[in-house]
Amino acid sequence: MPLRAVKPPADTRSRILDAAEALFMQHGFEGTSMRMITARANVNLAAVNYHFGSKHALVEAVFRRRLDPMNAARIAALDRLENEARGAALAPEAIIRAFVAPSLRLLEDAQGGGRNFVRLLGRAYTEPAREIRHLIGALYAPAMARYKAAFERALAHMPREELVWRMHFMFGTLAYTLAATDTVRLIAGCKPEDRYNAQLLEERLAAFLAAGLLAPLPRSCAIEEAA
Amino acid sequence: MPLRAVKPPADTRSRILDAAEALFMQHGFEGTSMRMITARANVNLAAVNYHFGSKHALVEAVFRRRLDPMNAARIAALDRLENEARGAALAPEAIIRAFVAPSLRLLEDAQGGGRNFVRLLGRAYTEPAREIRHLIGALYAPAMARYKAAFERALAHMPREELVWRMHFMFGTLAYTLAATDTVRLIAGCKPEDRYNAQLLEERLAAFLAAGLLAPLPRSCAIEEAA
DNA sequence: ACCCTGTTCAAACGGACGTTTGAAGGCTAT
DNA sequence: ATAGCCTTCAAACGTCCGTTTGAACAGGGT
Repeated sequence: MPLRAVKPPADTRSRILDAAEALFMQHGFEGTSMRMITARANVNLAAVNYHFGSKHALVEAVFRRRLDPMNAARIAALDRLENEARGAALAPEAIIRAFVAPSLRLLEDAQGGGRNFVRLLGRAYTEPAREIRHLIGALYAPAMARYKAAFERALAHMPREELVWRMHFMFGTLAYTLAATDTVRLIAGCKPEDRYNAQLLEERLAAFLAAGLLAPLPRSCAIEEAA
Repeated sequence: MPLRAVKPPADTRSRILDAAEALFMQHGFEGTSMRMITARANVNLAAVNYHFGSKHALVEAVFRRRLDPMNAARIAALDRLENEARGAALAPEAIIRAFVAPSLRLLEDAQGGGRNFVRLLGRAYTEPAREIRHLIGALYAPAMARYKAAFERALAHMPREELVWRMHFMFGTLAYTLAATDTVRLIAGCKPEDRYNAQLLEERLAAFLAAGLLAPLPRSCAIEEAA
């Protein structure tokens, strides 16, 4: 039975990925050095460049490892919804839940890296480094296109430009909710850390986002700009 | 008329602040070196440490310069609302607009640093560096307390915990809207850069946030966690 | 004329960074 | 055994970092 030799203690590559994920979340990309990563992963300093080629390629691998399955789950969920609907328009809130759920599911895995990752991800949308934003954008693009189309079909009456902005708002709310660790505590006053309840959070988010998405249109494009 | 000697070309301190603001926004805090800052500001490398003491103190000064007036404006706007209402409860949307407007106003100043700053600010909420998040939190605390109280009064029927989360969501939407430069373009497909129309953006944000804030409560705290 | 205070300057400090190198191990297949 | 490949390792590479230093320069008050 030599087959189970697949995972000795944990293969060097994934030990590096785990360590990098945790440290990126804690100190950011520029704030995390190769020496910190390799020390935490208990591997030699040169191992990162050997296995990944460069620090930047490691960053990319950290994102791909979890983001690709996550977006695949989003697309699968949308497929399922559309199949069940048999051509009928989808309920906006159902689309929202399909998009939000995969990221919240990662929040639940607690001590596993998923929780770290999802917070890291929430922060990545606003990264200063152009390369990283581009990477994130590229990884999101396919799922984003699908969801944009779904919303357009579900909200045929809404002006496209307004819809784009509302998707932007929804995206921001989600990203920020995932990334921010302190702010709820800041607003709430104290609230120690009862573990995130992902199910309840999904209810709250879905209610908030669905209402925002369906809000009455503002007195619109009329040029009232001239001060 | 020797009085106008007040601004020679621009005092060293504020040249540094301007350069740092622009570069922090472009490359982040860790990604911006003192040498980049002083080169752009056309001052000697040692000038930052002479005038501010350290790089971290410079970061703090960059934030304080604009954030203190901005939060003061928020509090003043709330004061005005409450005076006008003479004790009656405020409309939630009016509170939202009072909070949102001061940051959007900075978006309008275009080539001036305000636009840079507000995007920098949107990113700062999710900074990895603990010190910076604490700084931001401290600078926001007074305004935040006032607005929390105002929302509690305006929405007396809403459970406090739900309100805290909805404030969190609103805050995230605003922060993200300010910070994100590409995402709208990503969703929209192309949309080149017609200049941000801050007034229209305020309408859109206010409509979205007010609807989210007033959304029907989700089937609430019932423990449906056990999967 | 003098010193004093505030500011600018070129140069250097030690340390941390990402990456590269070449040798040493550990395997399996021959 | 031997050859080959994949992986690990300690050490060093050159570069850039934030900060410090001590001298030079300015201007006004006495």
